[in-house]
Amino acid sequence: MKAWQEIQLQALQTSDSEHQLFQAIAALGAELGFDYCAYGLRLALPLSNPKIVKVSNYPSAWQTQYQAKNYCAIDPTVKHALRSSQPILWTDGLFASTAAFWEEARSFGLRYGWAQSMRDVPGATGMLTLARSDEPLSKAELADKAFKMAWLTQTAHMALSRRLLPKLLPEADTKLSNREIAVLRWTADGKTAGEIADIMKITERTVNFHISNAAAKLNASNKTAAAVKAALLGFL
Amino acid sequence: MKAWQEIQLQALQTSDSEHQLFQAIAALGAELGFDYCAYGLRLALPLSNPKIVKVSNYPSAWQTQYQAKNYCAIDPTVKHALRSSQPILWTDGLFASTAAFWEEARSFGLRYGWAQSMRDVPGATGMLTLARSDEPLSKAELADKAFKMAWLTQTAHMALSRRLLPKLLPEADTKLSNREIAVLRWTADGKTAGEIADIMKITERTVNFHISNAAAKLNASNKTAAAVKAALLGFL
DNA sequence: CTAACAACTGTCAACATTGACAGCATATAC
DNA sequence: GTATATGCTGTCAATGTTGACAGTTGTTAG
Repeated sequence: MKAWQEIQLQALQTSDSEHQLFQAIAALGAELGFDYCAYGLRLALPLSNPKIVKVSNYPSAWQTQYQAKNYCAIDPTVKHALRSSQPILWTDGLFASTAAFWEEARSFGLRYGWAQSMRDVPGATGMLTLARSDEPLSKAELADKAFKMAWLTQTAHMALSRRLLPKLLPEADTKLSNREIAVLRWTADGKTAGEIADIMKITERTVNFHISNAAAKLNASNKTAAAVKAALLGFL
Repeated sequence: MKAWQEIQLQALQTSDSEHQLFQAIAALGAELGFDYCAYGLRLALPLSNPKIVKVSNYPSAWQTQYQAKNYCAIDPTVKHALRSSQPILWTDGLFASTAAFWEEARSFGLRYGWAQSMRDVPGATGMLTLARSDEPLSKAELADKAFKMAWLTQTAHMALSRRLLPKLLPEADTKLSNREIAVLRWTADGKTAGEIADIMKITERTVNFHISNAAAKLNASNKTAAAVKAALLGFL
């Protein structure tokens, strides 16, 4: 099983398309005994309409359905993943309030599953799901594989989010100057331009100058949006 | 090793003091072959002066030194942890620019170490360090233990941050109403009160009313601070 | 029933922000 | 030497925010 890790790690580091990367991760999932593997990445931004990308080897009819009916919005595993990094098992209890969705998933062979989420940059949550049709997931199997699944979640998220993030959110790649960062930090803590001017011993005019430069770089329409974006992207 | 997991998980779930929790985690670290274990939690808030808590079984003289000289600010492992969840090994290269710090740590027996970080709520980063005095960390050992260490990082962070967070940041426990959340979301995206009023078909006055209520709950001095805090605490 | 809460609305004055104009100093990279 | 980036400063008018006042309506839990 050491070979598993070594060989696949190479694939993760060398492959440059998301598709190849995902294949490598799905292969690791398969070795753990899961036919299906899905990775979803949700960026917090824009807050009023967060961006989501999904990659999976689910039956394509189910992928289509899931997308069309916007199941993302009701999927209890997604809901859980956004709140906690605790792994979660597909159980009847979990899907109690979304029976139709659960039935439909099962009809596509998605019966026994496990999922875990994780974050890197503050505003990006990744979720890895491993599933299969046949064998229920016993407690013993879970205990046995928990370590590897935790590792796989981390590895998958780090590898995939690194490629997907700049694509989805070009602002994630911009660089703020030191002054811009300092001014945004104080702004994010609720200081007015006047107060920041006193703190930093510069003119109020200069404070506003830095703020508006930062906002331009971040594609933010005002200083509130700039502060939130910078904070969620980990610039502060 | 299954016993390891089961027995200790119980400890993690039942013990209610951070101290007990940390003991359980340190015990798991010891079983992995590390004499020393340290957990640090950094809240992004307040942004201009982030809060940090440390728990460790390091020699107490070193803990005192580290605190007194504010080594947190220069420690390269901390710097790495804040940017990436990738595990990191203590190497000469890593400490190249902080030789004095590295020497001092080694003089306390902290010679071979490994660290990994992780986030849950967007604004909280936890870092687990495992270290020892004697045996260098070989590649083979790392490959062998990578899974368990990844799992331990996750487990430690989830258990410890859950207790530490509300203590450090009481706002993390408040509840915002649906309207407050909706208004803050649009605010965080850079909409003005007037625009939000149009979007939500309510008066500008009402928008400002919700914003100021939310700001009061979050202990924020204006809407920018409220939006940032709410975003970093995962309320949006 | 009643208390508590969420949601909603009004006015007005002080204060803060944004955007558009224009310019200078310093350091680093080619 | 020159381009580029960063940091700094100025003015002014339009627009937005905040705080302090005071009140209505509807829902929910005890």
